[in-house]
Amino acid sequence: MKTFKNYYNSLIHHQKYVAKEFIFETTSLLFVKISPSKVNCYEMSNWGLKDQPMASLYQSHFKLHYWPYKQNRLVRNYLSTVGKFSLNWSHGYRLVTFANGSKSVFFKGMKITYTGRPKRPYPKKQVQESKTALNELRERKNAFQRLYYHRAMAGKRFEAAAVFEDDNKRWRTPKYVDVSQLPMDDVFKLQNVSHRKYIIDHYGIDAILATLDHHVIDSATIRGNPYDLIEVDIPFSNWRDPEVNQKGTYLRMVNPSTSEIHFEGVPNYDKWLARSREKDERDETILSPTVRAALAWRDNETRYAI
DNA sequence: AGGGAGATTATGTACGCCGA
DNA sequence: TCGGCGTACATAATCTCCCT
Repeated sequence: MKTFKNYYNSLIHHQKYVAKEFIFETTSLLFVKISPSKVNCYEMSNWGLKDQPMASLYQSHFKLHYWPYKQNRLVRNYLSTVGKFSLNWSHGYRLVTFANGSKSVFFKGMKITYTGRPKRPYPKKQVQESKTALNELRERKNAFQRLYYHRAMAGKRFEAAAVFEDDNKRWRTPKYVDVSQLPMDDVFKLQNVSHRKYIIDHYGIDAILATLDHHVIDSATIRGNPYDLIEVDIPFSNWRDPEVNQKGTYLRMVNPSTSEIHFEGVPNYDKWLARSREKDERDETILSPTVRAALAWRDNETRYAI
């Protein structure tokens, strides 16, 4: 397999104008000399030649003009072997990983050396974009690590507070749990739902939610029963900005027969999703920030019918 | 149209650093 | 000295999309 530099040299230094690299029976790259010192590289398939070059080759580097069509694996494999850099998506970012391990977001016309390193300087805008993207990915990872840490610690506290029936069983059910040993907010840290339930039963969901910042968005009385729609700041969420806690919307209601207070989680109100015409997007939100809309969502309706 | 390989994401372990 | 955190490295789960 010849490298970009091989093709560049063979065309520039000889009386040749075109060369073809065969990648797969339906895919090739066509190298065309368009000036005494510049070679364009086009993607070629059964459907013909792309009208825009994928890359332009120069003496010391090449420019990458677009993110290979449909993340074309064969082309990307070729680029990673021959170009010594790789292209990959991560959480919505198009990232280029260079031979020296550094990364940058992709941008049209980025210069890369034949050894697979960035030919700097890159435009300030893209440098900043890369910084932001890489930082977000790092923080996302760190947030998950914090989650695992606190989850494990809460798990240990639970184990210590619990007395188990039979330690040989794969699924151990606690015989007794001294919940008073457990801090209330472990309810947000324990992964096991049935373990969380001990804390909820002990403290009561009302008391737990009362410790959190929350406010009533809407109230309504339906058939004599009072309902509140409340928005709660969820702690320990792995939201990007620790100053901005994630919100959770709950319907608070009173069970008419037992007069127990009951909470039911509903999706947060999202204006944009609510306007969507796609059903599954509309399912991700309540259609308005009201008790009735929340009840309608629960009943899988668009309007609440008593 | 479906299978499956490769790509991406989720989940985790190990370990060292840092400040109280 | 230790709780808490960040990073590197590893593996499992899930998704995408190419190719037959």
